[in-house]
Amino acid sequence: MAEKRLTRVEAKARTREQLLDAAARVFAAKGFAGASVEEIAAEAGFSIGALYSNFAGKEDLFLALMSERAATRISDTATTLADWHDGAGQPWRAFGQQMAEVADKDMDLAPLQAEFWLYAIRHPPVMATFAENVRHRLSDLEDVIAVEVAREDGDYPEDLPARLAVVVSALFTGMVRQRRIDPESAPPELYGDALRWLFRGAKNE
Amino acid sequence: MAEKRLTRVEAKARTREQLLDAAARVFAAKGFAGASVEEIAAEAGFSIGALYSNFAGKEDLFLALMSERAATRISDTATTLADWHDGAGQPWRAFGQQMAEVADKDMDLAPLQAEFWLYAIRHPPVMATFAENVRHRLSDLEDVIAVEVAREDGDYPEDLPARLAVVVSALFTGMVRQRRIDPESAPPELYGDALRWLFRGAKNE
DNA sequence: GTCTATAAACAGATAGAC
DNA sequence: GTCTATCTGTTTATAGAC
Repeated sequence: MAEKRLTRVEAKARTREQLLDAAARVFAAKGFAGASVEEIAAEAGFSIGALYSNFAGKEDLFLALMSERAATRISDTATTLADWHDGAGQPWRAFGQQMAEVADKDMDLAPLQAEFWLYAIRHPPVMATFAENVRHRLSDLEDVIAVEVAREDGDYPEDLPARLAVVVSALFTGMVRQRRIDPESAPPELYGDALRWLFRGAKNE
Repeated sequence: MAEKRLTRVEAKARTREQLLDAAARVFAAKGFAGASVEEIAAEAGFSIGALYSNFAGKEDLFLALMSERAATRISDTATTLADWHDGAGQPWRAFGQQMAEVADKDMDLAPLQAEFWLYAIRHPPVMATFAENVRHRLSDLEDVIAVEVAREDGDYPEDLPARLAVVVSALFTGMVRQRRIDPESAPPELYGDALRWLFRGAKNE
């Protein structure tokens, strides 16, 4: 791959991104309070000075990570969702499998989001923007669910997709958590089975 | 209430309990790495010395809290579960309501358990005992679910209650999390509705 | 823009008094 | 058994060199 000559602003932007990558890894591994700016800078291959030249401090770096990267992951997930129900036979099974695979592939994501959640609980003003992020993700999920629900069941309460989106999201979060505690108790098929039960049970009630 | 004269060992045990209570509050509020032993001791009304006389250090205090208090909460929950399905009309609704109420009542519990989970992920040997705790809770839940499933449906796969227990537990954890982000999106009724969908959908499949 | 060196504050843990 | 005083290492953040 050809190395490109970078302008001054591009170089700085690249440093910033590398620091954010490193921060994601270190915050996931050590937590917000447990991570040190020195370790993050070193993980990125820079010194403390470079970090402070790009961010106001540890808190600013963490918050930048929360708003910039959490959002990215979320739209990835949304794309995955949109793809899924092409499969003819067992849509839930395939969907559940994908959910589990995504979680297994990026092992940093769940601890990092737990850190975000804890930080937001402890800093109420931050929770407002965090909640807005989550509402966006739930809205994407709701759209996908609305299509699926309408497909099999012409008549349903108008708020059912929104409510199902919350439940599916909560279920997914909890399953990922449980899979880290005891993988055998939360096999990939169980994700799909749970979804199938949920949608079957919500139908025509 | 009459003050009782305490023996030496009773006094020490009392100090220990007060330190554990304080630790639960401070660890929930600040996290493991963010909390200081000085603040925990002060919150309990003691000095640093008293803390070190009862625990080997911050880590030991945290682990004691994890094994002693997490277990207590769990058996409380199990008792709550056992009570629930006496109500004739809407068992799921009542159960969901109770789940939400318990979570709302003790606001420290969810952040503290998140701290335990993160700590266990970062200290694999600890995860083994944490997982054992969780398996116990799931086993209790499974027993309750098995009774309920058998009530309506004579013939079901033998592993269904165990699988449902994992799903219900994951759902509950995720809903509590979501309720802290955006309470309106996770009203108490939704807990019960989700359970009803789940059990309806798992029936006779 | 990034690096090195350093300042200033703080934390976990210990020692000895009571 | 608990408290006060202190030691030691680490942390965030800054200042000035390049």
